[in-house]
Amino acid sequence: MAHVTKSDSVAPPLRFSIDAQQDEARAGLLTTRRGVIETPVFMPVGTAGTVKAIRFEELESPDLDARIILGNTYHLWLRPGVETIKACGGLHRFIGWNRVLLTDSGGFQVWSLGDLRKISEEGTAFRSHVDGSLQFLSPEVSMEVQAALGSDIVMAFDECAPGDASHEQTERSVGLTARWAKRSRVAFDRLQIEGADKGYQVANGLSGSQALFGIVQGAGHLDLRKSSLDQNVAIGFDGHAIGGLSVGEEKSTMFDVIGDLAPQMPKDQPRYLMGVGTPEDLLEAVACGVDMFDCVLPTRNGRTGQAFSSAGKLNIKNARWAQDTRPIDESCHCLVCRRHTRAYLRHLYLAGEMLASILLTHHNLAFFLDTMRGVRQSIRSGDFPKFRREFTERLGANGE
RNA sequence: GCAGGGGUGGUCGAGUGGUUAAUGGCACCGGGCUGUAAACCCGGCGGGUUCACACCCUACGUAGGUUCGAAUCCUACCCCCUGCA
Repeated sequence: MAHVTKSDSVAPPLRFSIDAQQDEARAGLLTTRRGVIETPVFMPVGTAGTVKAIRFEELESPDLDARIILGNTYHLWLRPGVETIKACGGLHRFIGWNRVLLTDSGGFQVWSLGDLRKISEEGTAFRSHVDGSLQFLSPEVSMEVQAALGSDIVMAFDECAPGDASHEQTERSVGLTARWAKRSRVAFDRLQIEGADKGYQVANGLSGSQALFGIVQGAGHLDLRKSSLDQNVAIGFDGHAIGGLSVGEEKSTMFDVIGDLAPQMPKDQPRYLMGVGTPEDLLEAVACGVDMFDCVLPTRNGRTGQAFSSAGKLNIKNARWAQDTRPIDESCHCLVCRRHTRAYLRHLYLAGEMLASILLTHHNLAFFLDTMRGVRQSIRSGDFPKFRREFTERLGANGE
């Protein structure tokens, strides 16, 4: 008798439950085939198969305890290429990370690569930033690559309109994104049936297949945002992302969109705000009901000399820290703050030592992840507004 | 001692009569960074006054000189490098 029962075949790729809610803010559990993630969650960005300047052991360590990280379709597709990653057993095995992976679709590169790309209905032609060769990425290609990568959460291939896009321009872009979303869904489902997913793993009572998230676009136009959301909900996804923010628009526009859109998104599915943001941004978005975040700020800024702290941002390059024996953040318990002074970190940075990047990245990630721990705890205990208020008040302290 | 080369702003190094406060690099100082073309990018960098436009000082080893004008030419001196004694 066939082993696959009806209940097996309808087992979902993901499960999401909300354990606590305070106003719009939610604390929940996202169960994936590779692990359980407490939300709201911050996901460090690991574009090219590495969260830059930090080892996987440290990401897994109690000091950071990152449950999920990102990878990028566009970058990994260009280098090392799909064949290599397939041959090495998928992205998890290739990079040596057994926890949850989410891959971005390459859609963001459609926007960020500017002159190096050309968009058509079919997809996007890219001039590779690696070797200048012409490459073509489409919803189908993106889904194929992400299946080969075997990430646990796959993002639909979208097009991000510029932050200040007009209504007409945005409407076109949202239309294209919707058609690409549908094609992503179709290609994704076919690939799952074909077994193309290199990360397939049955666990936690789930189907074992990848999950697919749709992306809402629409720039700063609330009506188009809503229409984009409706179209994605109609197509059906395992989670919904808000894309196209923090791409040059006013911050007030960003929060108008989040505040309006997030509460309208399906309540029983994870809501993911892509590419955001600063610690303050995260708290505000959580207050609007967002569950997942990713951002390059902690890692990139770590490499460029900026440390985040509970007392505000701190530029480690500044001469004022030359002989300062305090840690970056006096109320941080991360390994870097327990061991090293601002004076030493500044010295490392000015000397061009790679350890500066490593230590600042570690601290920044610790700060972001720890902040989210505090957020989750405060939502569960019903103290989120207080947590947020106190957190925000302390951020001014460095502005001496 | 003789011959040759050379002494430029924190540093290395361009510049050999006319927008030269003096190209560049580095160092230094400051800023930026939001689904990573990013261990990157941008700005400042002799001193003083000014919100600013602007103005005034001081500067190319030292001291003189030539010239309308000198980092650039001449003289003397000091110092460094190379070769020969």
